[in-house]
Amino acid sequence: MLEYVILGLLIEQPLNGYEIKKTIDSTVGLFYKASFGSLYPALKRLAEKGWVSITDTEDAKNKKIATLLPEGKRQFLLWLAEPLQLFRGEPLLKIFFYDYLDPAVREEQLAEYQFGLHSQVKRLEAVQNIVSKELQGLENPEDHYYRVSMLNYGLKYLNMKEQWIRDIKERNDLNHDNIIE
Amino acid sequence: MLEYVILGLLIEQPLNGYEIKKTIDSTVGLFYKASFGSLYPALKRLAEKGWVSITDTEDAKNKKIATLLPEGKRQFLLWLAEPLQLFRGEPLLKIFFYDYLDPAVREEQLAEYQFGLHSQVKRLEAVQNIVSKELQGLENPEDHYYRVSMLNYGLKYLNMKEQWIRDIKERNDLNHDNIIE
DNA sequence: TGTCTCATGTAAGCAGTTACATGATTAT
DNA sequence: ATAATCATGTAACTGCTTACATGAGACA
Repeated sequence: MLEYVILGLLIEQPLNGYEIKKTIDSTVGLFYKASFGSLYPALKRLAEKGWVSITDTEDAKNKKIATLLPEGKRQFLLWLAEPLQLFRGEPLLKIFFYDYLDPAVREEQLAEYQFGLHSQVKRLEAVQNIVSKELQGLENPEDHYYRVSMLNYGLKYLNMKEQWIRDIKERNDLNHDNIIE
Repeated sequence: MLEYVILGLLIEQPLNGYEIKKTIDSTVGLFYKASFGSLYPALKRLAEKGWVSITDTEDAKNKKIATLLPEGKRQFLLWLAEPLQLFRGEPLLKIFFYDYLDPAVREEQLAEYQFGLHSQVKRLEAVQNIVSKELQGLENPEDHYYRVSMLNYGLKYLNMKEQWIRDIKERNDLNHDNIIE
């Protein structure tokens, strides 16, 4: 995963390890973390595979710069075009790079993702239904307040994601009119 | 982490490994995954530490049932009372068990979590401000549509979390009036 | 002069997954 | 009978984190 994030960031411009870390933190940092302990070995692996080239710089002694090689870009685009897996932060991470993806493929993947989200919502709503009925049969429903709140959280979360995908598809997002809260 | 989730689930009733897995999937499954390959060893470790007892059942041959021991409950409550770490799914996981936590501690932890969320929102808003200004200086802002969308996603996500915490604090959540969407 | 940020890297360890292996029980 | 689900477990591996070690450059 990390390897592909690095490749994606190097499309815009060559970067050194430290800059890659900073860029990750300040962009996808909210849902993807990278530590130096995983970053530098990943860079090394990418260099060994011939996907990036790592060269010394003149401006500072112990500073190396990573440049994306054609094979690296090819591999990145292959990864990007793969269907979105519904689990983990992976979908978000890929969508971050969607400006590089062919619009037709991208539209299809988003539609599929949306469908998956929707069925998750339906499933959770069913659970919520069962739970709220069970709750009525209990003498002290307040004792399960936080458990139920987590269910509500799940639904809010999925609904927000669905809304966000809808906005994306309609390209309503570039101007931030919809962040009224 | 998994060990504490197991302990938390065993408070209500003794369960076998398979049931624990099912319970995790159907409750916190949205933001926490457990596989058998991690679950059974975790159960074993808990037994070795004397936090749960694992005994055979009569109803089925190869079926064992895990029961929470007093020390296990004590350790679980210690973990639960620790401050919420802002990263990963940990906060959500703990809040799921908040019905077991002392209300005073719980109120304090939630307030702290809320504060952390708020400063994250402020930071992201600052980034968004910078980015939208940078975007105006570019000839083709549409080429960065998805990158910007991720920023908006981040803000939507954090705002939703903030709203959810506010709802929780006001105990508005038990009846689902707020799930209009 | 000292401290902060920049900069690269290694080694030990941890928490988890994936794949495998096995077998009992239940429902059709 | 046979398929699906229930049920437990191990071993190899993966992808990461934490802690450590080192040192250059900027700035006060």
